[in-house]
Order: sequence, then C-alpha cells, then structure tokens
Amino acid sequence: MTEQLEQFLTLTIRATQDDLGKILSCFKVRQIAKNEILLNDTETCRHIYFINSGSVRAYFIDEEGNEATRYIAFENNFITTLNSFITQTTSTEFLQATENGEVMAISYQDFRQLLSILPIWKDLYIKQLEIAYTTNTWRLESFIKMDAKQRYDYLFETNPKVIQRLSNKIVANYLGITQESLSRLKGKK
Amino acid sequence: MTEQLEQFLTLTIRATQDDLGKILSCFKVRQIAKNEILLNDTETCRHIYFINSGSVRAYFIDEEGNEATRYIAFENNFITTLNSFITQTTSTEFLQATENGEVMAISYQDFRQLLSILPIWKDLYIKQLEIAYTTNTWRLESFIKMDAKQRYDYLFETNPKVIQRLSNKIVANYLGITQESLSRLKGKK
DNA sequence: ATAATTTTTTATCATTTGTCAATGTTTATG
DNA sequence: CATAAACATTGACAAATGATAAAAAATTAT
Repeated sequence: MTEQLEQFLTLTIRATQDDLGKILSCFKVRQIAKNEILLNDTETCRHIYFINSGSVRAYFIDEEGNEATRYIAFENNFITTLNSFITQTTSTEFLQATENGEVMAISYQDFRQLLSILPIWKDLYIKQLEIAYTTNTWRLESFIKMDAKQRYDYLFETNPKVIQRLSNKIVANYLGITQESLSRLKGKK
Repeated sequence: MTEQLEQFLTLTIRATQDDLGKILSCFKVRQIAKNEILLNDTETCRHIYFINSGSVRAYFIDEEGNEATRYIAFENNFITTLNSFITQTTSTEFLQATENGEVMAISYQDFRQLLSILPIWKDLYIKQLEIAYTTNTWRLESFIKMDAKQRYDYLFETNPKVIQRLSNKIVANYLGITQESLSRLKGKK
C-alpha cells in the first residue's frame, strides 16, 4: 500500500532509499468510506492525509448553518486543515471522504520529527506549501473576478474530476452557489 | 533603514547576530511613490519586498479589462508574486504601491542563496508560507460563504487598514465588487 | 486659487443569484 | 425488491449586484 506514496515521493523529491524508508514508515494506511468524517470541527487536526484513491473534502459550516467546501483533494494529493494542524488547536473545519478510498496518514508528532531529522522532508513541505498557496490563489482569483457560470467553466477546464466524480450538491458548494443555481447554470450555453 | 526589518526578524526567528547580518545585507532599500508600478504583468518577478512603510497591492486584469486586487500588504509584511518568483516565469499580476512609502527588496538570487546557506532562512520561509496560505484561505472562505456586505464587515474587523487608508476604488476591487456597490453598501445598516 | 482630474455618491434599470416550493430521479437501506 | 432518504431539476418570486449615466465631492496639478 505504500507504493503509491513512494512513487509520488520519488517523482517529487530526490530521496535516498534510506530517506524513503524513514518517511514511509511514518505513514499508516486507512480505508475511508464515502461520507465518513475524518475530522470534526470540534477536534484538533492530528494528521496530514495522502490520498491513494478516492477523494476528501475540507468544509466548514457558516453562521446560517450552511456548508461551504474550501478544498477537495483527489488521489496523489495531500489534505489537512493546516492551521489547526500547525498550531495544534481546535479546527474550524471538517474533513470528509467524498468517495470510498484509501488514505495514508502521518501524525503531527511524526511530521515534526521528520522535519527535524530530514532536510529533504523540509524541502517537500516547502514545495507542498508553495503548491497549496498557488492553487488557493487561483481559486481566490476565480472568486474575485468571475461570476458563477465562469467559475463553473473554469472548474471544468482546470479540475474536471470535481464535476465528473462528485455530486452536484458538493460541486455547487465548492463553487459557492446553491444547487439550484448550478442546475440552471448547466442548462444554459 | 534596516532596523525595521531587523526587528521583524528578531521577533519572528531566533537568528544569531551573524545570521542577521547575512540576511540584512541582501536587502536593498527603495522608496516607492503612490501608484508606482513595481512589477508589470509582462515581466518576471525578481524580488520579494518587505514593507517598511506604506502599502503595496497585487492585482491582475481580467478578460474584460477590469482590475482585480488579490492582496494588499502593509508595513511589516512581505509581498511578491509568488508563482512568478518561484518559477522565474512571466507574471500575470502587477505589483503597485498604493501609498508613498519604503520597501526592502531581496533578489531571487540572494533569496535562493540564503535558502541554501541558512537553515534559519528556510524556517522563516516556511513560516511565511504558512501565514500566506492561512490568510489566503480565510479570504477564500469569505468569498465562498459571504455576500458583499458581510465581506465588507469582515474586512472592517480583520483588516481595517484597507478601508481606512485606501480609496474606495481599491477597497471595492479587493472585495470583488464595483465601486457603486460598495458605496451603497456603506450606506445601509 | 483655479482648473482639471479623479473619486464618490445617487439613481434607474437589467441581470444574476438566492429562496421557497413542488416534482422527478437516483441512491442507500431494510 | 420495496421503501425511504437524499439529490437534482424546474418554476415563481425576491434580493443582491452589475451596468450605465450623471452629479457631487475630493484630490491633484498648474
């Protein structure tokens, strides 16, 4: 079950066999069922997850009690609630499996441990932070300058998995609109 | 002119006097005039700026030719166009001074150099990435779940400098709405 | 100080999106 | 397989926001 993560690491950083071993031994496999909650908004986020298969979303609930999806991770990506994880304080977000699948989890302690002993792990962390920041920025830009239809089209171009594999409810949520609006959107040209 | 950055570094990381010297010697002071363009969307971003005084915004121009402001940095913060800077490819964004002020600039070469010789610089970079990511995420959340009025109130609470020091045009731009909408917004309760 | 320019406000109207309700469809479960 | 539950679509209407135009106010330049 570690092959996939190993391959990902090999493609991402230049790690020795020894480094790889140390890293992989920190990750534990976990099967996830669709709709399963991996993190509650009352808990502290103790893990970073690498997705072998399936998908996981991060969402929160606003004052009116509506869900809002911040991020969706598919296979070969990491997901966590970074602020809660870094500071080890209560999360304001949920993590939920949006499909059946398999993840590899690394704990906060092991993550910190790897940071202190493996320079290459620090480099990987920097790279992932840069990717996460850049991805986030694009998404933010799409909200600043685009209307709902444009955001949908943009999503279709840049991340079609969201539309292809997940329910309209979650897609609408991710786009920041209601299901009804999404439904109408898809109708018109 | 380096005192401010020095103080910032002292508060943020545990650097020796020697580390501090190496870092500070990489930064060059530059006066900036309101409306001055620090980076054009046809250039590659060669610098990270630390703001001593004044403010700088990052914005882009969408298909319809409208400006959209992604981020505004005030004193004691860094600003750059990260993707262009990291990959040293053409930027899609502008950087523009929104007030008269003073910045400290570090070049891409010096930045890389510090990363390779100073572990503490890597730690600072990680910290700044974490902050940038988290800030970005909050801003993204505000767009997913809030309407314009709520975003305005939220901005007033979390980052009043934007409203207090910059023109409505830029505030509206930052909120992703038109000047006219902002004007109406401020009127009603 | 005056003129020119830019920014802000106000008004009207069009468009987009949200809300609510009803109905049809799919999916999960006993 | 049958039933319930969740999800998707559609319509009618309301609210929010954008577009355009014009006037008022503030800022900048001469």
